[in-house]
Amino acid sequence: MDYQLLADLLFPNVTETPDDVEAKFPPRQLPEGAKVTRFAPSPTGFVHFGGLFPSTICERLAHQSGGVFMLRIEDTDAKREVEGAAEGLIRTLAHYGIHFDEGAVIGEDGKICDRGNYGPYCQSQRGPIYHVFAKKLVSEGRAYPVFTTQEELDALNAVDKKAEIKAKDWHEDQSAQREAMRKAREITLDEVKAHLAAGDPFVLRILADGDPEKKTPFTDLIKGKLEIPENDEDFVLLKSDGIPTYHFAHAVDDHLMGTTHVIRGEEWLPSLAKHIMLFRYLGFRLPKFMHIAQIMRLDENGNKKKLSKRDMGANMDDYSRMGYDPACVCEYIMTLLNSNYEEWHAQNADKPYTDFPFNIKKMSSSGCLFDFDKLNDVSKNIISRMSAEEVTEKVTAWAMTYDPDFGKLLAKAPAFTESIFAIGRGGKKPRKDLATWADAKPYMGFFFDEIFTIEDAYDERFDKADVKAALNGFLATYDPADDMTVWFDKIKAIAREIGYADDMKAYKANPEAYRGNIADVSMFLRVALTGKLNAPDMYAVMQVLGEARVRARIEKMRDSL
RNA sequence: GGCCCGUUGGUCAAGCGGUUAAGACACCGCCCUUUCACGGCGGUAACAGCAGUUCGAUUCUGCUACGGGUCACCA
Repeated sequence: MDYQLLADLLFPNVTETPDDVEAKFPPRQLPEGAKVTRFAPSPTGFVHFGGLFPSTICERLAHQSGGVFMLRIEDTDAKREVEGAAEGLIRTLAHYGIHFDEGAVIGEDGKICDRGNYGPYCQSQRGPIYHVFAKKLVSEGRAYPVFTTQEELDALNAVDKKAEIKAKDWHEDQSAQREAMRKAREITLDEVKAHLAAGDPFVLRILADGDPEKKTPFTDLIKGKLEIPENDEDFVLLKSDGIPTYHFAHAVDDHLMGTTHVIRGEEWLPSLAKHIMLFRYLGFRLPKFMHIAQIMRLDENGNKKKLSKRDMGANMDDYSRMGYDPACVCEYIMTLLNSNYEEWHAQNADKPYTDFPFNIKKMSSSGCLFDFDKLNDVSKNIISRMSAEEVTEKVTAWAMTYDPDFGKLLAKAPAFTESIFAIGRGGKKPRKDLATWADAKPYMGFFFDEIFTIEDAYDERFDKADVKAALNGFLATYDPADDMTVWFDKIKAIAREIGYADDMKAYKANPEAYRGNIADVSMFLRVALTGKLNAPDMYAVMQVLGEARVRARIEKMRDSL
């Protein structure tokens, strides 16, 4: 077989040589130790947690080492592509602080375009480049065309299915598909010419020379030492539309773009043998690999499953809707990424997570379960350290899109809103009421007359006359100018007047001697003012509410009894 | 089923041949407290199993079990 002739037959329009292409992608001039990484999603939908996770690692590793972080769009499967997905991906990633040095970006016109010297960064636009290397492989006898159509393939599949040959038997060499594949290798030049003359489409398959009985030692930066069985599968390099498969595009692109570290999910481990073979055939130096463990979820049987789209907590856009601040999500990701992050953060509370010395060695090799409890805890801590001004701004912004009526209420009175969020904020032991912006409304919505309602009722064991007397007593002595001590002394006095204990210790020592206690009196006021049994510090609440609202709410409650 | 990866409390995890096997979240109790939230103190709870190497295995090796992944002209 004259491979050069075959190559010319298959790729008549390819005139460039691999060297010509290489010349356009010169080695990068970067400082020692700089890492070049890339996030390479296929534009088939939204960003999900399982995608944000590795992209954070790529970003950290590149930027921490003074390297380059790229975005490559793997749009090689037109069938699965979703309109506008790439743009959405970029926006969502940016929302989570993932910014790229080069790659696909959103241009002024809102469309995807390139930034950087190693593009194009959308694989669909790199066709000619792949073909140069495909031609090279053919000319060296390491790849061959297969003219079997999809229909014929489906038919073979049906034959196997009928013969009950399952995937497990596939390697037993009994299947019709396997048989056909073996024959396809023996195609002659004349047959190729005939097919080409007839305009038949073909796929390009690699001619695998591996022996799966032989293992190649391989070191993965996360998994450690591995044994990879050699690849013996003639996998597809170019699909019949001339577009490369992931495997081929990965090898060509990561080599040309100068990727030093390939970071991807561990579901790629089984095809690593193919990639090693491709890099060898192509004469490319193998980059370093990090196969990271998948984020898991619990299925209905209590088993761990890979967190995939559709799962609760998968779609990053859902986090926005739920009101999670991106900073909190990033922080949570850091705690999952590096187990020593929390310790570092405790000592460097005011520093951004980008200051943390991220370390590959501290990464777990097994998949972890997504934990909302932990996310919420991380969120509460972060939000508790924000200023009232920042919280006001963020809650308002969130509500404007997800709860517009409430948002408008907040936007109408920003100073009032800020004074609400200032309650219990600042200081050494700040309140931790909010894990999400959506938590704000149930927490402090009662401040607004427009949505204030009485949610909790008084316990029936209390005499309505007592409640009424307490409320009236308060109204009679209330002075918003009182400091907290004077204010509380007045409430104590009211308690005494209606026969309630004004001192909890005395009450606990002898509960039968009283009809109630100071806590009960406080509760009478609290329900009248906030509509709830639980609320932030009542003195602060009254200060923020202002005298008019305080009196109006208490009077209204009194009159309703 | 073949191949590959993994397995320390409910969850995330320290540990890298000798430890009372950290810490965080969750849960429970107590304290603080006019409620809640915060904070403080304390508690329940783990090395998947079996062999082997070793004076000694959570740590090294092998097997088993369990879990995960993968086996496309998808990535």
